[in-house]
Amino acid sequence: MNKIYLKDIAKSLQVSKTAVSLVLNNKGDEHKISQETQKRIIDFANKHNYKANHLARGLSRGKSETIGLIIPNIADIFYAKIASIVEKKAKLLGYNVVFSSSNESPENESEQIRSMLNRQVDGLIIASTQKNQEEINHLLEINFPFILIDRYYPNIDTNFVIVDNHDGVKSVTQHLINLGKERIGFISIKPELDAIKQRLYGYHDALKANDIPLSKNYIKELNIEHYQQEIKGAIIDLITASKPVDAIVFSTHYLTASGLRELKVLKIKVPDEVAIVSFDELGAFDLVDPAITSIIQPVHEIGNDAVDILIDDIEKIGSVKEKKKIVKTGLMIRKSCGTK
Amino acid sequence: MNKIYLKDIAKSLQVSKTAVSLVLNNKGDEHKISQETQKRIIDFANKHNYKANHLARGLSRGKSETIGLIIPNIADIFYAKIASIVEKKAKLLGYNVVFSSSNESPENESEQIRSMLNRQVDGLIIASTQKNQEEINHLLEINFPFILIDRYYPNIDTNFVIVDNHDGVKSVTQHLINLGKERIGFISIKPELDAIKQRLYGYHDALKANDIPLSKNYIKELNIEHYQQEIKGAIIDLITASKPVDAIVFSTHYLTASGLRELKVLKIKVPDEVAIVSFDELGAFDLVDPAITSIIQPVHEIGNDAVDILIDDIEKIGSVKEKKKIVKTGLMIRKSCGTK
DNA sequence: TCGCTTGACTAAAGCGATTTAGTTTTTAAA
DNA sequence: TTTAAAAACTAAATCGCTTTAGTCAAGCGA
Repeated sequence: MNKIYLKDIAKSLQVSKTAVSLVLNNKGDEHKISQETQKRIIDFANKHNYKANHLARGLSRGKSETIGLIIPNIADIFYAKIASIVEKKAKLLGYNVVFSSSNESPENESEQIRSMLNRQVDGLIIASTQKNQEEINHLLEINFPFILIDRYYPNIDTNFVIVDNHDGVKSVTQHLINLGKERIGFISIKPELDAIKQRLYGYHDALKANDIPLSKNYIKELNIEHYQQEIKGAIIDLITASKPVDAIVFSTHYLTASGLRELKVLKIKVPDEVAIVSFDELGAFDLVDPAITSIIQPVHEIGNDAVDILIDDIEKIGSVKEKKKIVKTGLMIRKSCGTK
Repeated sequence: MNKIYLKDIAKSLQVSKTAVSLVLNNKGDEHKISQETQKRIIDFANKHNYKANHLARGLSRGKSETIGLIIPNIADIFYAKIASIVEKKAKLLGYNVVFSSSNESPENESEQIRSMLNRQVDGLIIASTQKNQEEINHLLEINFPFILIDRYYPNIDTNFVIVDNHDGVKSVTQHLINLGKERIGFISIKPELDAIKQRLYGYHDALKANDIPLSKNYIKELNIEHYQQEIKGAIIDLITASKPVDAIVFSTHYLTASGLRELKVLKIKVPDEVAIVSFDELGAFDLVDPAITSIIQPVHEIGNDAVDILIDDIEKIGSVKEKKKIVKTGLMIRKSCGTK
C-alpha cells in the first residue's frame, strides 16, 4: 500500500486534480461538481486513506495550521499545564502546536520567534521574558497574529491574557492580616517582570489598606540565578529582625519550596512561629508539612482564552471581542497560614 | 521592510535563483560559485535578513526538520521534563518539535500519529499507550523513523529508550528489607502497561531473593480511572490485615501522592507505623511530611538518547550503535522509608 | 435560430524553495 | 592550433497542493 497523492486519485478516476481538491476540501457543491463525481472521489480517497500533504497545502494556501508556543520553561509545572490546555484546544480548532523554551533568555526568545516565523506558523502564544520590546514591536509592525500570556508589555498595545497578580497577593495578604498577622515579610525575586512587580504592589496595598506601615526590611528581593543560595540569608534576616516577622508571602512556587527547605533546616515551626503563603503551587503542596496555602493560577482560563483570541485573529473571525484579559487568581487555604 | 524571497535576491543581484540557493545552503564551493559572487549573495541576504520559507524548503527537500513528540500527558511533570530535554536537544540538531498528548487513549494516539505523518514530521518520539500494536507496526512497515520512550512493545522489534523498572523497584524493595521491613505492600494501577508489570516483578523478585513469601493480600491493583476512590480501601486493607504491612511501595508518583493523603486522613504515622517509597516523584516530594524516598527516573538520559537515536535514523548517519536502551533508575533516600 | 444561463468540469499558474542537467567561457595541456 | 578539462554559472523541472479563469455542452426563452 504505497502513499497516494492527489494526482493519483485524479488519474485513477479520470478527473482533474482540481475536481479532487475541491471535493476533498468540501467545495464540491460550491463549484458544482456533480454529486456522483463527488461520491466517487470521496469514496476513492477514503478507501486509499488519502491525506493531503500539509507542507504542500500550507505552501499553497499560505497557512500552516500550526501555532507556536514560546514559554520560559516547559518543565515548570505551571507552563506545562498551560501547554497541555493550549494543545488540547488548538487541536480542537484544527491546529498543531510547536513549542520552545526560552529559559528566560531574551536572545533565545528572539531567535525562537524568528525561527517560528520562518517555519510559517500562523500565530504565536508567548510568555515573554519581557525584555524583547523590539521583537514584539516587530510582530506588531508586520501585523503577525500573536498573544502574550502570563507576562505582557505594559506600554505596548498587544493582545494578552494575564493574571491579576496584584489582586491575588493583596487578598492573600489580607487573609494573613485577618488572621492577626502584623509583621508580614515578602520574599520575591528581583522585580524585573511586571508580574512580580504587581505582586509586590499587591502586598504594599494590602498593608496600606490596613494601616500597617511598610517596612523595607521585610521585603527581600533575590537574584533569580542565585535565589537558592540567597534565600537562607533572607529568611534569617526576617526571623532575627528586631521585630521578627510572623508571616511570609513567597512570590513564586519555587521560592516557597526553597524557603520551606530552609525553614526546616532552621527548625522554624510553620505556621506557629511563622505563617507562610505561596503564589502558585507545585504538585504536592497539599502534602507538604504543613500543607501550603497557595494562590491558584487559573491555567484553564489562560490557555483556553489565549487560543480563542489567537485563532480569532488568525482567521479574522472577529467574534472574540475582548482581547486583553486580566483573569483572577483563586485562593487555596491550607495549614501553612495558620488559623485565628 | 518587506518580506524578501529567494527570487528577489536573484533579481537584485542579477544572478540565478540556483546560485543564491546553492550559496545560502553552503554548497557554493562544491558547485564552484566564485568567492566574489558568494560574498555578494551572503552579504545581501544578511543585510535583508533573508530566511528561507520552511514549508517550501520542506516540500522541495521532502524534509520538514520537525520531529513529533507524542506522550500521554504534557502536564505530568515526568513527561514535561522529558519534553524540555527533547526540545533542547532537538533544537541543537536543527529540529523543531511538535507535541501532542494522547491522554492514554489509543484512539487519540493513533490519530495523532497519522496527523503528524501528514504534517510531514521527519520522525516521531512516542511514549505509547501500548495499545497500538497495529499503528506501530504500520510505522515499521513504511519504514518511518521513530523511537519509543518510557513504554515499549516487548514483542515488536523497534528502537526504544526505557527505564529499568524491574531493577528500580527491586532495589528499593531490597532497601526496605535491609531496614528490617518484612511485610511490604505494593500499591499499583492495574498492570496494563509493561512498565507497571515490570515494577511488580521487581517487587516479586526482591521478596523472593530474601525468601520472603509473596502474599497476594499485600498487592493492590487499582483502576487508573478511579484510583483516587479505590486507594483508601487498599490502604485500609493493608494496615488492618491480620499481619499488617510495615511498608508500602507505590508504583507511580500520583499513587504516592494520593496514598499519602489517605494515610494522613487515617492518621497513620509514616514511617513509624508504615514506611513508604515511591516510584518517581512530584516537585515537592522532598518537602512532604515525611520527605518521600523515591526512585528517580533518568529523564535526561531518556530525552537525550531518544533524540540522538531518532536523528541518527532520520539522517541515516549510522553513528549511534545502540538503539534499544534500558536505562537505570536512581534512588533518593529520604525519611519516608525510615531507618534501621 | 440566436444568445444567455447554468451545470460540470479542467488547464495551468502559483506557492517558494531545491536540484539536475546543462551551457558557456576560460585555462591548460598536447 | 586543437581539445579536454575546469570554472562559473543557469534554465527548467520538481515537490504536492490550491485556485483562478476559463471551456464546452445542454437547456431555455424569445
